[in-house]
Amino acid sequence: MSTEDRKEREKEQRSNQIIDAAEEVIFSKGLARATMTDIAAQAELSKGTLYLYFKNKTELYIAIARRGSKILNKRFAKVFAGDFTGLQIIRKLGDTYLDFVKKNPGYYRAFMHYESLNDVEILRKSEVAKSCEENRKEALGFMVRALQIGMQDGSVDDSYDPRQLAIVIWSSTKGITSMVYMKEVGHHYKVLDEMEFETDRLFESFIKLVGTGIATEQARSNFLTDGH
Amino acid sequence: MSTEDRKEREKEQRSNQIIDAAEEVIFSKGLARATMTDIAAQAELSKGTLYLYFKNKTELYIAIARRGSKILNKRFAKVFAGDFTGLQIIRKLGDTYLDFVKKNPGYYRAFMHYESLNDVEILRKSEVAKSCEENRKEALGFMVRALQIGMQDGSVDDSYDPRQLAIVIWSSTKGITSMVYMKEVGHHYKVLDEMEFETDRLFESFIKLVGTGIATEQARSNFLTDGH
DNA sequence: GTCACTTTCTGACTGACAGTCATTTTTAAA
DNA sequence: TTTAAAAATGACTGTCAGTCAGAAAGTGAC
Repeated sequence: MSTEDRKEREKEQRSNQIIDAAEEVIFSKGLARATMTDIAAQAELSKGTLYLYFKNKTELYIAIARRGSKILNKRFAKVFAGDFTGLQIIRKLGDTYLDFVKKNPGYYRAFMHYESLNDVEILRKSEVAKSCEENRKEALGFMVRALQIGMQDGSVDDSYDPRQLAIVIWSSTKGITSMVYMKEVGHHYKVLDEMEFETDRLFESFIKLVGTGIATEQARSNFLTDGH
Repeated sequence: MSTEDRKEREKEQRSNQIIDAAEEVIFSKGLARATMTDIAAQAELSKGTLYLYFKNKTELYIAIARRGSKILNKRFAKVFAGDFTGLQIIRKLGDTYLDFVKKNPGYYRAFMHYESLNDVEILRKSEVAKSCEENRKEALGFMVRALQIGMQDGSVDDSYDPRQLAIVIWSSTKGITSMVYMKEVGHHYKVLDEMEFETDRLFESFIKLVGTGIATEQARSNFLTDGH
């Protein structure tokens, strides 16, 4: 049925049109100040229509997060195209993430908000949340893959469990990135004002730290047995 | 004036009574579902009174975060009492933080919310936010101090800038901790369900990673110049 | 072209809640 | 007891997310 196909496509378009409008409004005013009526006006639709495509405001915001994570994952995927060692890939994944956050603070804020949601039941029912979750899984998968490559080519210490290490690196990268984000957007975290550092150098230190930590020659890592 | 002193004390008490009630309600229902009327009822006061002590709901929640950070800082301070190397102190600071988050998820959620606030102007005016900020600064100060001790006693590589390294370690610790938090509270981050890891072991890996990264013998850290 | 039926869209309406403020109650000192 | 200041109250207001009965547009058969 060609008509049905077209309708399907049109639905998709409407949905995207609404997400476009929501980004426009939410990225500029912030989630709290952005009203559904604002978004409807921006999308040149009525408020009721928004609710035909998204169950509620939160789900619409999750749709934005999903879009962001899709874009990010595409960039991650590109990193694997080049001819690099695992360790180099890990570095490039970090660079990519950091660059994404700096250039797309709106998406980053959507990520943070998504992660802070805790009404698990509501999220379980949401299709949008489900596919957003898929993207997050994929992102972590990239990290695991990079580590496995690194362990094979000898650039990464293989005494770690790659999946566990992936989570460690991924989450600490997120910690750093969140700090960089705060510094970049002029967040209220005062410590950052006083410490006059460049965010790039901060990230550089982090990379050095992680790199030293996971690089081969595990002899290095025996200090812990004394220390604890 | 003895009367004035007493009044001062009573004000302080009321304020604490309200924060107690707010914790009770918000920790059990979550911020969004907790209404100011709920909190007032729990505090056995009227809604209006809440607004005599806190400008708005957000400021009340920040007061909770402040209380949490005060408790946490006290624990951090205790770590320095023992006779440990800098590297050991860093480890213990991490342990302390992790333990705090596990046992006080409500405070941790308040921290996260506080950090996600972005209306800088409103925060600048808030006394509560200001003192909360002081606590955060103090927390980072502990990390800086631990690193300096480590660099002096030779347990930490002194080729890093201690303040920059403090931010790196502090923020990556926060990243890890946030992951542990999600795992512990049954967050919706599906990847975590599938990866059957124990949060303690995750943290162990992180400590190993950081420890290896910052421990002395900087020869280890030269890999980057090749890798990038 | 028109009819009958379905899908999509609309915006006035509802309920819930944060925050206000005129009024009442309590306290303190004369 | 009086009076003035301080503290507390809760009915009220404005805003906004989310709903729903009905209007409009689209579809396909004849």
